[in-house]
Amino acid sequence: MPTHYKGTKEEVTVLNVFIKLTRSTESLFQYLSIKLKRYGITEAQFGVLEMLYHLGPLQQNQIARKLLRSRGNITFIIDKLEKMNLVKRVVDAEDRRCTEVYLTPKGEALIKKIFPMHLKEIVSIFSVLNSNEKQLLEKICKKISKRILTQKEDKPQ
Amino acid sequence: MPTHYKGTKEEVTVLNVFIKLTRSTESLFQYLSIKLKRYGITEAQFGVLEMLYHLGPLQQNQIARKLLRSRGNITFIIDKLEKMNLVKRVVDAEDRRCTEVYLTPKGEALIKKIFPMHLKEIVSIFSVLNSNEKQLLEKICKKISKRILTQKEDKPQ
DNA sequence: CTTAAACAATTTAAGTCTAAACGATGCCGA
DNA sequence: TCGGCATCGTTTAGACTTAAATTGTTTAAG
Repeated sequence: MPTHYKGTKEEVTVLNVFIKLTRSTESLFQYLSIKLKRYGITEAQFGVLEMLYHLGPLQQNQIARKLLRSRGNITFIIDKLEKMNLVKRVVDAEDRRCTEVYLTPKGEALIKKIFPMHLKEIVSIFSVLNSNEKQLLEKICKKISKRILTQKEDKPQ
Repeated sequence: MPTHYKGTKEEVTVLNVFIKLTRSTESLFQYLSIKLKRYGITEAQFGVLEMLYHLGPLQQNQIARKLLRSRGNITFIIDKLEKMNLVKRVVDAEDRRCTEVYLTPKGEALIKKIFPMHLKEIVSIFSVLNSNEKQLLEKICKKISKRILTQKEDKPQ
């Protein structure tokens, strides 16, 4: 369902790409989120567990920066994970303002089990792309990310 | 920041593409959402106004389907827009279960003003892509959307 | 020292979203 | 015609998110 907007050729093209990108990523994330719900966790919770699993213990502010979420939100997510005994908080002895977040054995067991299944879903979806397309998509995404950063710097706030 | 996951080459490749896609689209939507906030509306509200502007009056359930949102959420969004006098609800005389949503003159004036500015932001971001890349991105997104649909049908719920 | 500024995490208030249940309406076969 | 089923919009409860204010800690300047 392309746009009905009448503008320059360039505008119409961009708008169509943008709409396709929006639709496809939204349905992708909705789809994956439904799959994760089976295991009793949300996408955000999975994101934290996966990060701790592959990068090791992290401070909350590091997690916030990496996941593009507010610190308040990370507090909320870690609260939930801690209640489920999947992670534990340890106050940093060096700098008592910071808390390090660790996977518990239960948390590690869970992410160890879930991650491969989740990855399988993603691989299955991306299997419609040939290796050239995957490579190009990665390149395009990098360009867009970079562009947004410079755009932000140009006219901040 | 690529993944630290050790798996097959295929898995590592897909995971990297997926991460890049996630990061870039999230920062894209966050960026655009901040821009819209200047005009006192949210992305979701903009989506409804833009849809009505380009497609004409629509029923709430049509809007829900097109925007991939729940019907309850559309009720919520239309409530807000109606309070701001940007849209009005009219019960369908043919089928009194349905309500048609119309832009008010004020709503039309607003979207008429905002849309070109918003489009300019999007065009500016996508200007880092050459026309071949834009074309490819659109093709790739279509493929992914289609893949998700068939995936859903295969193992529903 | 002491105090001000910077920073980490938490709390709070407000907003947005979904799923599920509900009431009203329309459709259709018996 | 009537009774059951489907569909529409709304309501509700609960989850998630951010921004801003708050608390506690560190750092650095006087």
